[in-house]
Amino acid sequence: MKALSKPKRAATIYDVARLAGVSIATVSRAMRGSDLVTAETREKVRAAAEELSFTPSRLGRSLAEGRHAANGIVFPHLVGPYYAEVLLGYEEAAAELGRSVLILATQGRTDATAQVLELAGRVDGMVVMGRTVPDEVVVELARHGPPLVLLAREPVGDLDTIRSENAATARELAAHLVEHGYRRVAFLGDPDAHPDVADRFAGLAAGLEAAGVRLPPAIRCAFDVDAGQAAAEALLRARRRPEVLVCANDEVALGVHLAVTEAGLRIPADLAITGWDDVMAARFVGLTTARQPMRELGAIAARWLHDRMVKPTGVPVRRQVLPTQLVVRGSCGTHEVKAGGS
Amino acid sequence: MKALSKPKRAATIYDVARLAGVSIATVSRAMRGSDLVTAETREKVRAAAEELSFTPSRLGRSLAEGRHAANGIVFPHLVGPYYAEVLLGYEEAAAELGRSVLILATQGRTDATAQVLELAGRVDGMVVMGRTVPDEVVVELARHGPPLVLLAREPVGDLDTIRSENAATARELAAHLVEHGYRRVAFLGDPDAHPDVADRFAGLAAGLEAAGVRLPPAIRCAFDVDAGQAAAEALLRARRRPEVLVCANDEVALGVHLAVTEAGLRIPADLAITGWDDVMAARFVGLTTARQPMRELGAIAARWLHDRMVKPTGVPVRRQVLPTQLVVRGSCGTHEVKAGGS
DNA sequence: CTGAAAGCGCTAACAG
DNA sequence: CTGTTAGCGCTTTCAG
Repeated sequence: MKALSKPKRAATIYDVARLAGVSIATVSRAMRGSDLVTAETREKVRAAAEELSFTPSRLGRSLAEGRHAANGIVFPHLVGPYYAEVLLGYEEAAAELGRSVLILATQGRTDATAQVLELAGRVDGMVVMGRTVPDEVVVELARHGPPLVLLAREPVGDLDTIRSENAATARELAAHLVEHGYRRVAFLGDPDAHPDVADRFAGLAAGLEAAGVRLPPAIRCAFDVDAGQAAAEALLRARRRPEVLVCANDEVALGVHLAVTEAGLRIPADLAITGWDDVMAARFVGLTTARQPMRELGAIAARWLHDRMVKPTGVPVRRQVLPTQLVVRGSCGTHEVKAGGS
Repeated sequence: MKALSKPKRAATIYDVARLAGVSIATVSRAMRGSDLVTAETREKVRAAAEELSFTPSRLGRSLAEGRHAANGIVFPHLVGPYYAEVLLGYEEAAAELGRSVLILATQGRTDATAQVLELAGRVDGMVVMGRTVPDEVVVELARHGPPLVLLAREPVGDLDTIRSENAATARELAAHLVEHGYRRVAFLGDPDAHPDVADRFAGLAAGLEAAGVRLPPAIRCAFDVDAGQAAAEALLRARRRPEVLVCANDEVALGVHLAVTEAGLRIPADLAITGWDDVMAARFVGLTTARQPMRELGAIAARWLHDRMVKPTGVPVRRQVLPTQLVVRGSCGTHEVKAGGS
């Protein structure tokens, strides 16, 4: 528990210059390995810097260079594996490009816009996810802020946008469910809460309709296990329950799983369910779901952003929709041949 | 796809001052709601700022104020629910305190130290987790860098340190396993990789020893499902396998679960297992584990850090070990009364 | 209440 | 190769 004493004030480039007997310009050059400095001078400077344990001020440097060397990313929430994975991909790619990462979770805070604007002032570029801020703010940001990349949301203006596929896979899921013979299908989740969910709902409805099955309005529900569980409990008390419940994501589906199991019913016999995301728990409960490349979403966003920052102009608008893979397990019904799974 | 035109250069305080016909000092005051400005002047400034869509430069301001208004946090990795939860708690608390957060995952990168130092230059305070950087670096940082809080690692010097309990709960687990009648216990995970794991291993060993059971050396294994699965597959091929496998965390345990199940064996009959962290999947596979307050770890770290930044001196050294709760489910053996679980 | 001016710490011309 | 000198954009005395 030895005390760690602090010096009164951090050394500046002036202190080093004085101690080394050179000008601040030389110190600046030496510190950044410019080759316009003699080996001898460089060594003098190094020694002085060492002596004073000098670390260049990031603020001074950034102000002079006119750049932050940092990227931002705006999440709606941070709960659950989805965001963690996206962040992982983003951080990794950004770090490789030598940039620091600032993170913001709006969490439905009322001052989300202000926070995002604040973030915009701290970075050279940022990615904005889902429904974190209204479109107007995105437009405003695009006009006056640093380069932007949109992630998991509808494009706005001519901004680069990276998403993963939803509708087509949802149709595929619909077809699969119809093949199982289900006619009473319900969707659990809030399409208004997230663009991805809206697409899943729409795709499911379209797919079912193509088979002559009508999808009733979505049963609204938040994005977590508890919400799914509560919603399912209510549903199980109803007279006429659906045969299969398509959930907005895995966490909701897992909540349903809990409710069904605790009610002494079986999946898929009494109620079939499907999720979305293929989180770790999904494979363990045999949940039919869809796997999207979450890490890659983050990584691509980071790289695109980098391109925009390096060459703010000239790069054509980029839009990409990464493919999503349906993962069929046991929760949606019994299959002759055990498909997918690991 | 309307083009969003950018102005050549962002407006500065000088532009606003000129347009409003006042000095930059007045603009500065007006922008920050100082009461040394007439309502009339304030309005003139507001209008000019609006007109130019002026946003004060964070860099200029920070340099002048001598502070970043940002916090950092250093993670070893970002994979898995544990880090996501800690981050969640941290971000939330930091945001409430009006601070931006910078995140860094060292991921075993070779330049981890350099990255951490770089981060230190961008924040007014930061938390350092687990084995991200060597102790010397922590000491160096404590001496010359911004305020520090240590999270999930051994204390260093007189730095505030927040952790969760490991050893005592591991002893408790040991006692429970002994009660089940197990004598052949093995530990799967690398105690050298993380202070928490070292404590769990030590606690388990101590607890077993107290009951006259000897714990063999840990079976080293990385922290993820795949590593756990691979290790378990090897173990299952061995002549004489343990009765119970205590895993460093849930992900490793889930990997073991997979291996055991795929080998056609049953848990706990053929091999009992336990994990640590109580991740979402754990409850679904009935994994006996230990629950630690991950979000709270992050939140407390953020708050302590804030105290240090506000009052760099005078606050006594704080050390806290948050309690961990053993969650007994079915994977460690059969219980008369179904305990815990949700 | 408002303005002038001195920094904050560093980079980058521009001269030598 | 090295030093001088402007800034970068804002806050903050210090005068008025």
